[in-house]
Amino acid sequence: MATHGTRGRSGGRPTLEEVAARAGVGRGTVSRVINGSPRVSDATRAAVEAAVAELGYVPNTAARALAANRTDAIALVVPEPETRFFAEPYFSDIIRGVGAELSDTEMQLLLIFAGSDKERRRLAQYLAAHRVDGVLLVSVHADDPLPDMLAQLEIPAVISGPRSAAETLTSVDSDNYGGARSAVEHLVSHGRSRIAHITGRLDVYGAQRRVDGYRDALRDVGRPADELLIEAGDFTEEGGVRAMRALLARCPDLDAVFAASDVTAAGARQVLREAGRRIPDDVALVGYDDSAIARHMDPPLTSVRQPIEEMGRKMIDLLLTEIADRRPAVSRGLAERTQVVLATELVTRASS
Amino acid sequence: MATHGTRGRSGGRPTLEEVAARAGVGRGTVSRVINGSPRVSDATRAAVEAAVAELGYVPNTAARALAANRTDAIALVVPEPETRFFAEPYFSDIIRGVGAELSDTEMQLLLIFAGSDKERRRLAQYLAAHRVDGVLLVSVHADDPLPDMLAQLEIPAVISGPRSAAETLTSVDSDNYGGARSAVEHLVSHGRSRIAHITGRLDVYGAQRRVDGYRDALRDVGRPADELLIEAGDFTEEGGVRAMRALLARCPDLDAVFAASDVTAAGARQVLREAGRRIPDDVALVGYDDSAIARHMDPPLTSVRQPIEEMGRKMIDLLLTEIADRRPAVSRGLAERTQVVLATELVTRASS
DNA sequence: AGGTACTGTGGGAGCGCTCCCACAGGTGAT
DNA sequence: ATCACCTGTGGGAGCGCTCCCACAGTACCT
Repeated sequence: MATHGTRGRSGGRPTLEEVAARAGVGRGTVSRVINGSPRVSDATRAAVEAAVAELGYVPNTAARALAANRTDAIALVVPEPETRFFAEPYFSDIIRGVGAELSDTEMQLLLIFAGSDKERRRLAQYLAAHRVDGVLLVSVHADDPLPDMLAQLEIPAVISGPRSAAETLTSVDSDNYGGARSAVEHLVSHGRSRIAHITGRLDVYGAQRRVDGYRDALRDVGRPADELLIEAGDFTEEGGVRAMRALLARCPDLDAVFAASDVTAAGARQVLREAGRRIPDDVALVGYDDSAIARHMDPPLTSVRQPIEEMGRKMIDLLLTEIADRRPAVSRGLAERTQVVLATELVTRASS
Repeated sequence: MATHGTRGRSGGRPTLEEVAARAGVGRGTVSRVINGSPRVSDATRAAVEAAVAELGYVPNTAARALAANRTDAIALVVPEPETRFFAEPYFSDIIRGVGAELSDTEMQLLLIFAGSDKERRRLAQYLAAHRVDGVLLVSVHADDPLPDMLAQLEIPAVISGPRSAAETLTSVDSDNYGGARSAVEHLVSHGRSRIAHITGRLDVYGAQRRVDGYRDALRDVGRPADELLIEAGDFTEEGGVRAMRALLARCPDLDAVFAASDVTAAGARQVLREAGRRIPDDVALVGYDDSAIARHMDPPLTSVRQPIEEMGRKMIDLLLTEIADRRPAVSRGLAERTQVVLATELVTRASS
């Protein structure tokens, strides 16, 4: 009958109360020390810290989360199947930046895939349960309901790659327009005149911006884009293969291809090879992302580098701020939204 | 004065208590329904489910974790820098298997990198805080203290790639020995006689087993391994480059190379090319992992395929079992340990 | 009739924290 | 001396669950 209350006490992880007893202070004081409150005398602080060390005390996260109504965790939501996550180096760089920026924080990073419908339903439940303090959204399509759901739940969120020019969430992006321009300008300056473009998924805002950059660069040198030279891809290698086949059939005289991703360029390269076109002699090729694939391709691929790691860092930076000064969503208007755009860089190699 | 107790009630997520009131039952009954206990009458269950739906009730995980002393989360610990995680397709396949097996579970998967010392210290804290119910360990080196720490904390764990033949943790592995044998037997049967081996990191048990398989396969055809033909690598591309250079300098007459990973083979290929050796005409090349790199290499690379996704599934399977029948570690002896080994398959391509 | 044994249910106690009120003791102005 | 106002500190109450005891009700034996 008396054993009732001791449930789970078996292993014996020390509690705040025990630390307090050991240090000869009250529970509240230990809590203040643990959480770095300045309202503690130096002597008391030292005593508590000693007790913590002796007992090997580690705060119970669940209890803290329950009492303080926060989780000390943020989620990186990837609305794609795992396959794409690993196939595209983009994600690996984002993770690196995010990890670096998070490393001197108590925040835990969760990686959540939401590619399938089933996974998305789970995610919705997850977010509704407020299991994270904030969300990092990457690679979101224009019609994705996720951002709105986050807004409704009043969960702080930062999106990489805004859904449109009118994105309401705090966003971080690289200069897709400028990146595409620099690629095309590079090809033009190397004497190419029939420059094709294999786009990314056009429901991704960044892909649209790259098309805009492509168009404007050509227009600005007095050679408006030939629509026949634009073919929709989807960022994948297979998409590159399909698009390149279509382009070659339609415009056999093309002498350059600007692909919206390196893997797409890899697909294009394969088709060009099969068609007997030499790179760069017959057709120059430029990719996007400057991934490992670009460096290892034969010939090495000219590509637009995005400062992705830096984007990851910036996203965390903004998210943590947003979590810290969390306030009623009502008080924040469009005027106050934050949109960060980082510059790209063209890395030239043998393919162009 | 009276507002004191209402802290945090602002947003108004419904609680168990509110669901109970709405359904006209007690708190305990709602809890039973939520947790799928069979000891509830059908009528009551229906009433509670209706109330849950109407209120949009989602259980508070922190409260549950605190009360029940479990977290419903497991961690996949990667004791490597992020770079390697993304560079090696091994991890992506493990994740896929793990994710698939976890998808009809309430368990949440956390991905934790512990490449640097700093990250490892954080991880130790993390595990000490019992923030996960179980741990999946991949790519662990022989001298890693992590597994022992887990054992001491009595946290259920499954390791992929046992540290040694005497591994005490539950483990899942592919047949490294058999995989290496099949690669070498293939090369022998295609008339190669001077077969070199670039090993993986030899502090990884699987890498040792591959060397064993290589040695035994040669011995069994009456041609014991020439130690000069064995060069240590580290699973990386740079390691492959270094090792291949050394081998070429030492044994210019080699006519085949078996590399312990596809990326290592890629490094070797590069050196062989530079040295003017044709693949497979002059030197046959076989890799390990059957990754995308193998398929895209020029020429396509013969490689040993491991059922990695299946390994991921199996690991989760074992881990969930272990969590479910968690019992004092004392009661479990060596005799009871589980070691699963899955078969490999040689995928032959143009490089051999 | 009484006993035994189930099934289903309500609700107290407790998980380990944070928050905040209360208050002791010091300091300086009036 | 009195008041106001600091700084540090202790500890009650409460976060939203799960666990388990208690007990009513029913069923089936003796």
